[in-house]
Amino acid sequence: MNNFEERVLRVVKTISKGRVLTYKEVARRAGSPKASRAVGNILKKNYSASTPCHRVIHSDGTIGEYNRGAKKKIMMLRGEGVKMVKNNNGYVIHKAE
DNA sequence: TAGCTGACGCAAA
DNA sequence: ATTTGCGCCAGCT
Repeated sequence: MNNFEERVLRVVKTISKGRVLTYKEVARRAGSPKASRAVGNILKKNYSASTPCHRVIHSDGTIGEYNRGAKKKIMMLRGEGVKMVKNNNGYVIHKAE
């Protein structure tokens, strides 16, 4: 439970439907603001649908990678009502500037 | 045990 | 504003 992995998973499970959280935020909540990379590694290792790992995105608003493929991740987010816009590079979370 | 990799982030050019 | 490089933490080989 005290493991970083457990904490990260716990935080991700906290994310509500239609809401997204950045790796940075997750890492910060987990207690290691600089461990954004480690967070990604853990999420990738966790294939359980119990954890909405698809709701974790980059701090820039970009979708990032996903164990099932970024495409799938985008589709899932869209299905949850997350507004996104198509960019030259792919999809990004619709965010007011 | 030591080194490399990676679902990232930020700073500098 | 965009592109490139470096840093960071935890896990895996």
